[in-house]
Amino acid sequence: MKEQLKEVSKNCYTMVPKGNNIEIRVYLSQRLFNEFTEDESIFQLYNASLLPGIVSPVIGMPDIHTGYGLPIGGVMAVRYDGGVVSAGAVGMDINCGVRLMTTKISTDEIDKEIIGKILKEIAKKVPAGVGKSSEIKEFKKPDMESIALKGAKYYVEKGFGRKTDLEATEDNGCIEGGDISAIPQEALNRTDQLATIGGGNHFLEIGKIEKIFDEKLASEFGLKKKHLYVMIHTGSRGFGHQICTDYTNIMWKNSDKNGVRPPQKGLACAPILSKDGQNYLKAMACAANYAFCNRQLIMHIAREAFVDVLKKPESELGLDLLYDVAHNIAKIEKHKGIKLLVHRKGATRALPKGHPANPPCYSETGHPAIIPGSMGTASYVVVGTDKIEETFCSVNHGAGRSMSRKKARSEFSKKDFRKQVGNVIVSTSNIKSLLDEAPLAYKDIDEVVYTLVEAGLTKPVARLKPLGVIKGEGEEA
DNA sequence: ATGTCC
Repeated sequence: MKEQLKEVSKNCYTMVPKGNNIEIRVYLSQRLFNEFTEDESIFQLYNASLLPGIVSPVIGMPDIHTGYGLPIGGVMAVRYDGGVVSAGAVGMDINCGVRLMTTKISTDEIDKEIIGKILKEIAKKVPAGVGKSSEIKEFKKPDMESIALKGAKYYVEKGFGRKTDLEATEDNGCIEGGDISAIPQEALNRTDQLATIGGGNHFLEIGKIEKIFDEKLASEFGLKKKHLYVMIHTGSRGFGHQICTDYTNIMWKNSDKNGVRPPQKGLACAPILSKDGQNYLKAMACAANYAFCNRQLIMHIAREAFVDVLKKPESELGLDLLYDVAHNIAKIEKHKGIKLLVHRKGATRALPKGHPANPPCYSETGHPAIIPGSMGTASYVVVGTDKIEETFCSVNHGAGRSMSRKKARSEFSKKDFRKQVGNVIVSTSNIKSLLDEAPLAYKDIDEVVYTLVEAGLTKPVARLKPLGVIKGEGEEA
């Protein structure tokens, strides 16, 4: 399908399939287009365009790659009235997202050994890796009703954080409408993973702010060159995964009853206003709020570790939450004057300045969109420009894989891995289990970020360079 | 991404 894509403006490729007025659009630089082999992902965008109530265009971000149903790096907007919601188009890891903390700690006053110590201290309390559950009793059997209704606020009120953290979290850390009666039993059995990182590309990272692109925005965000930052990338763990699995099954089974015919199971869906649709949104809100709590708790534990190791009060260290933003979620939003449900799967919301849904502290700047790169390379903070409405206010969510996990594991040796991550401290000695996370298994983060910058959609604020990272062990073979 | 096939 790649041959059918035509570049209509800088880095913006589109096609409008016959018999369907919905535009398929993907943002790629010249280099990313030349290297593009993910034909299947374009076909997935096309399949999504066939669903009822879709609003043109269906969009692929520069980090697009084939997923289950909708590709990762996909944006699918649907009319709230008459449209459908698809669990697969939100993704398995509901409210997978990133939070970024700034600090008052300059890298001049800290050495590698200290960073290793802090990471070790955090790792003692925050398990990482597939299947890991919390070892802290309080988090093993959480009050799901409170989490569903209050989100991150529930734990902030219990002392795990500051009130100001909520103002710096998307939707104040709470998606409304959470209702535990909509959670299937199987998922209710998987709520013991709060304060855990998980596997795959999830991580906790300490790094330094390497480069500032926009002095004014950076200073408003409190991003100072050479200062340390802490980034947390994780989601709703097995809980969200189970909700996606269960509702995909429910929606698929009830396709005829609900009068929808998704082209494949990964796009199983139900009318937004149907019982199945509403129940999914209630359960999705619960998983999203669980993920906000997960990142809130990990952040709190990280703050404690900094205080313990550096023996300074928290106020002296900063450790302020810059922002927490989801990149796997469906949200009710108004675009072009229409009430829509915007599915972002591996895509980050980036509201421009002046947008009413911005948190008050970012109304004059637009909120920071946090784009994590692969381990060992770099991450970015960007903001959406006044053109960002073109993508329903969405940007990419990371570098995007350039190689399957399987291929990366067969391609790279432990030595290759060490070389690729360079000086970055890695929490585990089991490097073999991290080969699929090697930097070269991902696209070039600079290229991916600049694709949208050149398209006029984003403005880079800062480039962040990792110094040390906690990663969960994955598969070895 | 994921108790990577209860």
